[in-house]
Amino acid sequence: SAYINLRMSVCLLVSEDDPHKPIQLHHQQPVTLGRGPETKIKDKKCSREQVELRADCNRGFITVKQLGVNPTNVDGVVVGKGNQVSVKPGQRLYLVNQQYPYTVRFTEDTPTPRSAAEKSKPSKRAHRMSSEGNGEKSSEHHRMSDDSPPPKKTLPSGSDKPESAGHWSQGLKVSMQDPKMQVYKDDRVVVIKDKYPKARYHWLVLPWDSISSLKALRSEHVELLKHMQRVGDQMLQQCPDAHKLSFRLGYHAIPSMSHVHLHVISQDFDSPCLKNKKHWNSFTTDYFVESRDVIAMLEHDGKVTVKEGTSELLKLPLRCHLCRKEQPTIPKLKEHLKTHLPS
DNA sequence: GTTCTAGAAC
DNA sequence: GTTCTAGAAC
Repeated sequence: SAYINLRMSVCLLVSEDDPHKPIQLHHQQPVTLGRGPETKIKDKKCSREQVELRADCNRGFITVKQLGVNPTNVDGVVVGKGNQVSVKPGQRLYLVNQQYPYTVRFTEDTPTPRSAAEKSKPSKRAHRMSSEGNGEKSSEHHRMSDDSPPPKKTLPSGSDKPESAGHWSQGLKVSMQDPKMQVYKDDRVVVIKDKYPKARYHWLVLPWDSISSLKALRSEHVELLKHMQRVGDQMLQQCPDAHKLSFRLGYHAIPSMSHVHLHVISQDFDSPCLKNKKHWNSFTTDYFVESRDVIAMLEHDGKVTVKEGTSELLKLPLRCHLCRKEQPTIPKLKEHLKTHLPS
C-alpha cells in the first residue's frame, strides 16, 4: 500500500497477582522468562529460564514453551518440559506449579516514549472513551429513545482509534456488555444475537463469569451450564418460528472467540453469513457438541475433553445435515438446503 | 471471528 | 473466462 503503518501491534503479558509492569512481547520475537528481576519471582522452583514466549500479534495468541523442569500450565493443563502450547486472551498462564498467573492482551497502541521519571506510573488510556458516554454524567439519562450518536466523521489523523478495545477474539466480551446487543439477561447469563448469524435464528448464551473455553469447565460449573441451556430453551419458546423450525443447542469444540458461549441455532442454515466449509462443518459435524453432552461429560468426568482429530472435522466434504447428501460447493449446498425449507 | 484475494477448479 | 475456495492478515 501507499503508506507505512507506524502503529505497532504488541502483546502485553500481564501479571495477575503481584502486578509488576506488563511485559511487552513483540510479534514473533522470542522472550525467555522465569525467576529474575523482570518477574520478581524468587521461587527456586522456577527456573531462570522457565518458559520461552513468542507472540503472534496477527493471529492473537502467544506460544509458551516450557524450558524448566517444573510444570508450567495453562488453565490447569500442564505444558510439560520441551512442549509448547498456545495462550489466548482470556486464558491463564501459570509460570510454575500453579503459581504466578499471567494473562495476555493484544493492543495496537504504539508505546509513547516517556521520560525515565514517568516510567513507573501505570499508563493511562485517556483516548479510550472517544465516542460513547463522554462528558456529562450528572443529569439522569433514562431516555428510552435512542438518539443518534454524535456524528463521528473524524478522519484518520489524530487520537481517534475506533476500537483498540482489543483483539477480535475478545469481541464477545464487548458485545455481551452492550445493552443494544442483549436480548435477555439475568444474574448469571446474557443472551445476544450472533453478529454473523449462520441461520434464520442464531443466539449466543454467555455467562457473566469469565470462562475462557470448554477446557476451563469444572464440576462447579454444571449448574451454570444447565441454566444456560434452560435460557436457550426459553429463547425458543418466545421465537415465532420455533414451531416450524428445528433447533440445536451446543458448543463449538474449539471456538475462535474467547468466553464460553452456547449456540442456539435454527437448522435451516439459511443465511448469507454462512459462507464456507468451516462454517458449515462447525455446526453439522461433531465439532458441534450438544449442550446436554457437555453437561453429561462434566457431571461424569468433572471436565470436558475434546476428541482428538476434532479440528480436522472442519475439512470434511460438505454434506447435508438432513439427508446426508454430499454437495460439491457452498453455493450448491445452499441451493440444496432450499429443498428442505418449510414451505 | 471476518475480509481479501491469488490461483485452483470448473 | 468465471466461480469458488483457502490461506494470510506485519
